[in-house]
Amino acid sequence: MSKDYKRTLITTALPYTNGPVHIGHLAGVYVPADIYARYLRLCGRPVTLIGGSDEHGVPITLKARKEGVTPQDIVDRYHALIKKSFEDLGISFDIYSRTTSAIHHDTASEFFRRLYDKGEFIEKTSEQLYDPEAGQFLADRYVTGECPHCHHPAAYGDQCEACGTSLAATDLINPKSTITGAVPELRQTRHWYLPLDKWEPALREWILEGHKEWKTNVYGQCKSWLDLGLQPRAVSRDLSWGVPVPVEGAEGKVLYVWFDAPIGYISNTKELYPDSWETWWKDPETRIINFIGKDNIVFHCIVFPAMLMAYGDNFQLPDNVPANEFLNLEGDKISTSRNWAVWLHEYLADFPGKQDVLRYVLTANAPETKDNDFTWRDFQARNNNELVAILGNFVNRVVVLTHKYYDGVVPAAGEYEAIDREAFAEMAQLRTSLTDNLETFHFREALKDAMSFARLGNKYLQDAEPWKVIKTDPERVKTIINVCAQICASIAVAMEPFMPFMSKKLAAILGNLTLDWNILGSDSVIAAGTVLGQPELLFEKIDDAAIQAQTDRLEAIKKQNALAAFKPEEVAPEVKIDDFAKLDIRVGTVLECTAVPKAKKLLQFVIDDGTPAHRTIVSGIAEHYSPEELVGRQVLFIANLAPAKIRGVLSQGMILSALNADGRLIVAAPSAPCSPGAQVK
RNA sequence: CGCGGAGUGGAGCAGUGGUAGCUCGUUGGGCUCAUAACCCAAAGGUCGUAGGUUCGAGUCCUGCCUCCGCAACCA
Repeated sequence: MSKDYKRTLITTALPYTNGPVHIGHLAGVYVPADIYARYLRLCGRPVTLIGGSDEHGVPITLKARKEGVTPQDIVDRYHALIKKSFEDLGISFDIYSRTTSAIHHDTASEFFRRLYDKGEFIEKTSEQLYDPEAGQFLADRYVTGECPHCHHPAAYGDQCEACGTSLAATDLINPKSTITGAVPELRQTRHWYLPLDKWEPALREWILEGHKEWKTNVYGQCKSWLDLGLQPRAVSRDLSWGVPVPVEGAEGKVLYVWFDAPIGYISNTKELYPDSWETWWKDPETRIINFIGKDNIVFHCIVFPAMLMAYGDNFQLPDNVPANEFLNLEGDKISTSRNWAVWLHEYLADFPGKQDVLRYVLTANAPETKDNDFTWRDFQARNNNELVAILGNFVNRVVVLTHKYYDGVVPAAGEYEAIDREAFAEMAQLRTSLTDNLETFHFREALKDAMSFARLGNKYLQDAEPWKVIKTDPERVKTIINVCAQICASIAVAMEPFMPFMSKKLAAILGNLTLDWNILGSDSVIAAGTVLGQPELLFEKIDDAAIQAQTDRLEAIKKQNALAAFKPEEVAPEVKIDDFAKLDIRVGTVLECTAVPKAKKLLQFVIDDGTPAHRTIVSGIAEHYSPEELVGRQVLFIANLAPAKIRGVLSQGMILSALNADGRLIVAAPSAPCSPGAQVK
């Protein structure tokens, strides 16, 4: 930190191209990285922001197989979608490339080959399960079978979820491939391993001694790994999709994705700067920052640095790895496979022109120290109560006043009074705090500081009361409006990293203001005499209907997931026919149905059971049926159940319902009308 | 006992030994330039839980509970 770097290389975790990008990716990696890059640019410091798609690995081949297309089709589709949606959100990548590019294949091959030639790898032959139908070796997770310990029938190759034991896939009884269902066979295979243990002392020194300033989650996880002792890790896989292992006799083997993907940062830099890329990786005066999510900490802090050390040739290690925690959605964790996400491309379509709102909400609620929750209500509240009410409204007040009093020309300031000097003093403090927070990756706090310019502006305007002063001291109002214009101009600068679209619009209103961090908060950000554009709303309210549409969509997905995940309960222990015969099940017709007072779940029925007396039954289905809709319908009930008092009502029997996968109770009924009292046999 | 992170007013988050803070929401008042926006004030917390260390604990130590991640190719 104290070191004076000449340039900053920022990398962002490469999104895996088996699906679109969602708000979790954005909040964790891309929005903070973009904020940081934009801030450095505003300061006039050289910076490169690197991004790209991670396009290799088993899941992509499986998805391709499932859809009957090639892996290339899959990655082409998602790479295009992801790249476009990043652009539309204003993520200012200097390059967004892909690991299927020729330059990456060359770079990754060369990287491997050099380590191979230097003797940095260990070669090991092992036995692995092979799926003869799919024609590929199986990762442990893709094998199921019976657990050798608890004999649970559906243990995974790596762990039995029933008893929690860690397993080796080869221990499973009756193993099956989850890809094709085939019985896997054991085959010998040879792979290369990077001995991480060799680099342990160097990593220990570098992280534990040299980077105590890293975030606690990052530092803690690294320390734990180092203390446990590092093991060699395989860097190759038996697979056809990926970067081929560039060694004679390694046909059918590719680089393991975690080895290949981080090299993508290097390849993409190379693609961007064919001549000068080495300056960005090998000059000690380059500062490298890796933005990632918490699941990637080990790869970026242990494995990739070990690779770079093994390679040598002055490759610089990252100076910081600001990893964020995860963002949840409406209380549940985001999941691509369960479609539980807000997809960026869908958001952009549903909320056109509102990129900054999403950027704002994701930053204000960024999971910097712990997992956080995204809710649509919060999204709406932050837009309406903060962006519209505080920021947009302040700017609008100032622009309207300037037009009203001075035909839109920013007046020159006269002598400053105490209130004016205080405003500038506060802005100077805000600027310091904001800059500090940005430098230390505290973007949530930083955004709060940036918003405080608008808060300060509202308060200043309220206290200065130009609409009153104009009647008594018109000269003084010129100074007030000038100060307000300065505050607006500072907002345009301070907010640019967070909300570039708004900032651009605001700068245009302010007479095409040039944004420069160095004059942020001063009394000369905007020159007197500048002609302002027409007042234009920077943000507009988001109404309940738009939010409702989103929550309805999520609700529908949740139901769908519950249905898809449904597994019937295990069948109860066997009974004899006599046991069944003890139950007297009958058909009845609902004559009356009312809600039981003060009970949420209970409905009270009067049932025609074929006897003149009829019978009263209480049933816990009020959350699934309204009383009216059941009147006149036939139901099945247990007629000889011992009567019981429920909420003060004597219930003479029990109405039978099916418990559906989505949690609904569905009343059972005969398939055609029956006489009340008919027995069910 | 696998490892790491997290649990703080109604909601979302700061706070790592010294008077519990911020934003939003709520309530009351004020203003009227402004998108019913803005400003002021108030209410609201036994800081997951049980012990311990200390003159003093949200903060340090130990046990337990809950959530998340890694190990195990979703940030």
